[in-house]
Amino acid sequence: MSAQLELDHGLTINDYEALLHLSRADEGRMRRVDLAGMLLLTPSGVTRLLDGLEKAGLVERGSCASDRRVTYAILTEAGASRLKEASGSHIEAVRSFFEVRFSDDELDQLAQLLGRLPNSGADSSEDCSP
Amino acid sequence: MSAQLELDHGLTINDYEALLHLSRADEGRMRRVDLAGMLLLTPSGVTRLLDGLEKAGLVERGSCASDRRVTYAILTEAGASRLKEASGSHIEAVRSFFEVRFSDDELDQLAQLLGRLPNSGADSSEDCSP
DNA sequence: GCGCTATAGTTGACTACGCAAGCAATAGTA
DNA sequence: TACTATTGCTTGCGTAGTCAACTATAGCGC
Repeated sequence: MSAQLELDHGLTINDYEALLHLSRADEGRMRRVDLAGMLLLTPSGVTRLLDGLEKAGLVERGSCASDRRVTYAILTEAGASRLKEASGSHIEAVRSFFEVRFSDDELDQLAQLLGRLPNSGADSSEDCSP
Repeated sequence: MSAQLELDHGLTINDYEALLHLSRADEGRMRRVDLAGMLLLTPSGVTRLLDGLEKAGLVERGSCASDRRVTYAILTEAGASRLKEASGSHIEAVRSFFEVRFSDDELDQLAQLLGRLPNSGADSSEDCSP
């Protein structure tokens, strides 16, 4: 499934998730640390992941006026449209994977149970301005 | 949890699983291909995994009389006792991880649902002799 | 027997991470 | 103000794994 994503759109599953989180974030940008938290990666993992996405032009870096330590990862136009392309088929793949195996009720049960595992929810992430 | 396993016993989660599968196998030995299937690794992954376990003396290699292509991975005495050491605390860790979060009924549900995912069951693996 | 294909396993090159160490910038404290 | 601790990020190095290419053996059809 993630292999399919990569073949069809040249995105690893983490590339995809990174773009997705950025697209949902305020103004399409996130601090690298926060992104690391969402992706369950270490900061160095994020640095390397974004290296690739920057080279591909899907993401660019921006700085934060009020804290010069932070660099933002910002979704570019190209990144947004690449995500859009990929999400159609990916979401469909995920959906059918589950639909084949589970009924709606069972999906609810699963979601409810698995939701109790650690790291299954989103933390609130602070904005840059104080 | 797997970090704990590694800290306490010097075994990665895959080391542990490999020893476990061997301990359950007939005469404590398995063909490398079959082990690859159980661990969801490629054959080369298994080669590298067993390299480490062999160096540590937990596993040794044996050959198959009826098919000279196959090399067995065989659990050594040291491997069996290392597994025994590790399994006590590891099983306890896993148990408590789930007990904290789920009731018995919920665990049954989870097992039933997740059991439908691919690769969640054991294939039958052929023995060497025809 | 002879070729052909499939299977078991290993190896080299590569990737994706983590960890530890380090640099800047910030925040807390005296 | 100066000193220390903390935070955000990057970099060098090590590790676990994949893939593609390879060798060796097995088994088939003829």
